[in-house]
Amino acid sequence: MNQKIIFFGTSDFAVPVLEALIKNKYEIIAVITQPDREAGRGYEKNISPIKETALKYGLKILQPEKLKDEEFIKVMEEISPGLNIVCSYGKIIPKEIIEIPKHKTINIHPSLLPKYRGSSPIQTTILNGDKEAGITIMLMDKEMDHGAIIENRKSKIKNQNIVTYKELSKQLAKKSAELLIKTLPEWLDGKIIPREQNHNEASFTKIFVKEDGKIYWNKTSDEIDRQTRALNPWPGTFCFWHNHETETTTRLKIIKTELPYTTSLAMADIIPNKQEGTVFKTPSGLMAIATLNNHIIIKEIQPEGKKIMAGKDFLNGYPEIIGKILT
RNA sequence: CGCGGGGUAGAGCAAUUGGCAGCUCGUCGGGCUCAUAACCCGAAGGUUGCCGGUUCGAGUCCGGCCCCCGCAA
Repeated sequence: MNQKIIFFGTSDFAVPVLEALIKNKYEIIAVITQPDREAGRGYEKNISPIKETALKYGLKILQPEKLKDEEFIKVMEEISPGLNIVCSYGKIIPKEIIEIPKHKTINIHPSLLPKYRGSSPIQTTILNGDKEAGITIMLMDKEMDHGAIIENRKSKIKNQNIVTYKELSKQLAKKSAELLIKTLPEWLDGKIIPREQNHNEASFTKIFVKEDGKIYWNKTSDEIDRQTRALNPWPGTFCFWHNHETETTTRLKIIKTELPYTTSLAMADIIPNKQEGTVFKTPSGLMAIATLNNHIIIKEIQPEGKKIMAGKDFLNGYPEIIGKILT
C-alpha cells in the first residue's frame, strides 16, 4: 500500500490531518499550500500553518499562484501522485489536477454534506445554533463540495451552547484526521464505492466579510452571542463607541460574550429595561450591554490600539462609558 | 519604507503651563453582617519600557532604541 500522496492545505484546520498522515507513515511527496502573502503591519510575509508544518517535517512544498497553469500541471504529472488529499486549501482545484492520481482526489469537509457546502461550514454551524456537526470525506469534482461521498460521520458538539469557532474547528479537525486514517486503507484498496450526494438537499455557506462582524444590539442576546462565538477571530465582531464629549469614535472588538442565564450570578443580576446598546455594570460588577430581549455579558473586549481585556477591567479604566449607547 | 493608537502599582486608566505620581478594581489585614461578589476602617504594592540629552527640577520637552495593539491586506 505504498501510495504517494500530494496534500493540498492551507489553514489550521488541515494541520492535524496532515500530521496524522505523517504519523501513520503515509508517503507525502509534496504539500501544496497557498503562496506567502504580504499581510499584517508593515506588510510582512506570512506563511500558512500548513507550510509551517511541512517545513517542520521537511516535506517538499509547492506554492503555485495559479493551479491551472500548464507548467504546474506538468510538474504534477511528473510527480505522479497515487492520491490527492485536499483539506482546507482555499482554492479551486482544476479538473486537470483532480484527474491525475489513480485513486482520485479526495476532500475533507467539516459538515455533513450536502449540508453546508462552501467555505464556512463551521461558522455556520455555530451561527445556526446546531446541536450536531459532522465531517465528510468526498470525491472532488468540478463543483464546490459536490462530489460523491466516501465516508462521513456525525459529531456531537462539545459544550454546544458555548463553543467557539476555534474550539469547534479543533474538535472537527481531530475527528477528520481520525476518520481519514480509518478510511484511507479501504479507499486505497478499492473497497469503497462512493455514493452520490442528494443534491436537492444541498445548502450553501457564505464567505464572511468584515461587515458580517458588525454587532447590531437590536438583535437578541442569543443571536449576538452566537455571532461572537462563530466569527472570532475572523472577521471579528465589533461595534463603535461614539464619545460626544471628545467627538471621537472608538472601535470596540467584542471578543467574548456570555448569556446572563449561563452565569452563576444570574439571580443577582436583575436588570431594568434599557435602550438597546446601552452599557452598564451589573450588580456583580460585570460589563453588560442591553440587547433586544435582555442583555449580554461582555467577558472580553478590545478597544482599538489596546490589548484584549476583561470587560470588568475595561469598565474600570473607562467609567465614562457607563450609560452610553454603542452602535 | 501602507495608515494609526499605546507602554505609569497585579489589572484597567488619570496626572493642568515641566513642580510631592493619583483613581477604580484586585491583593493582604481588621470591622459590620444570618450571609455576601455589598458596606466601613487600614496596609502593602512604582527606578513612569530602555539609553542618552535639555533643566534647579522630566511621566511630561528633544534624540535614539525595544516592545504591544487597531486598520488595511
